[in-house]
Amino acid sequence: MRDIAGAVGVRPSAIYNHFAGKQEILVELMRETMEAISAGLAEAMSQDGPLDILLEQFLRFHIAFHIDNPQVGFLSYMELRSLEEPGKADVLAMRDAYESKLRAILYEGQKAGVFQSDHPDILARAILAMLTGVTVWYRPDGALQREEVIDSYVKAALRSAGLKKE
Amino acid sequence: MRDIAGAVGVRPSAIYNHFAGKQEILVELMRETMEAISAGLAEAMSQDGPLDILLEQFLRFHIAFHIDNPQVGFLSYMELRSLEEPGKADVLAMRDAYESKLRAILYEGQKAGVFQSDHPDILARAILAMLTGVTVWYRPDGALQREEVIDSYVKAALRSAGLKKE
DNA sequence: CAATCATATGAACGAACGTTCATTAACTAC
DNA sequence: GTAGTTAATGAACGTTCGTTCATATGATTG
Repeated sequence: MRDIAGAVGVRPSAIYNHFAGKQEILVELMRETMEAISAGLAEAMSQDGPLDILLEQFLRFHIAFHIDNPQVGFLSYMELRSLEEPGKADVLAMRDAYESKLRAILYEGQKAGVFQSDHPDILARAILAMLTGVTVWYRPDGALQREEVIDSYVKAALRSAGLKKE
Repeated sequence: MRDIAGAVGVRPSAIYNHFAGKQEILVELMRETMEAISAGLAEAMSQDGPLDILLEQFLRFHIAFHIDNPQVGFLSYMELRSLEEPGKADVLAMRDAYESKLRAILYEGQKAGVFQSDHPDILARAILAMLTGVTVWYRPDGALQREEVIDSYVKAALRSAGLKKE
């Protein structure tokens, strides 16, 4: 709390005029993050279209979001164990809703024979972990260009779904 | 420290007869983990062989290790930021040595035309994140069998490397 | 047997933590 | 201009944390 106050340029006690406590800050931060990523996804994806296009849109958005918001992305994935009830259930539900979009695409794609995977559920988690993992090493001032990193990850993820590329 | 002491059935002060402090415990734990995973890998992989076989051996070992040692696996990946010098450099070097094995396979495979990936370095990180991510959801008493989880991840990772399966 | 060593203990320490609260200052509304 | 709301402050609180240390106990060694 003292660090947060310092970063905002305020004394620790002032925080309690805006938040009930530390947990509420974390919950609100993660809720807003989940809302942002869900809204971003809705905007990035066309409503219908070929499943391979939909998949690529999802993947491209997800990795771009995590490249551009590494802190919150990392936080949402790793700091879930610090979340307490109430609030934890909400955030988990939002994350599940988000991930279910990917699961649905993979499931449909498998049924249509466009993708191949024995377990779409596992594949969804595997792909998400793969993409989200970019936050642990990517730095904007690093050697690799943002776009080539995104492309590499999207390609790898598409291949992992067994996409038959033309 | 009090938790650790309690788990071992000892008072906190007794710990300091064996370790200089909290940091030393963490460093030693991670060092031993890295030694175990490196030794395990060496045992699991044949010295030579077709690159696709080597890759599969690496992948199968890595995911199996993390399924069977979820705590340390998760720790080694997520708690690196809590590591301080001295010791951090050592652990990082050991992890890099481990990961370089995968990088080497991917690089050779790309040169030989067995795999396809624009950036073997990125792909290595992507695959490792994907496999290591199993620790955040897999539970032995869950619905999914250990073996089918391993197989699914290995297949997905092999496909992500663009392996031309016969 | 005496001396040394290894290990465990309870008490205590200073620091850091999240939080509370009375007080003060600034802006808003009537 | 006065009353009421909003937000910031410093001081203090009770905990928890990692750590220290004098002391006790048991095993090992000469």
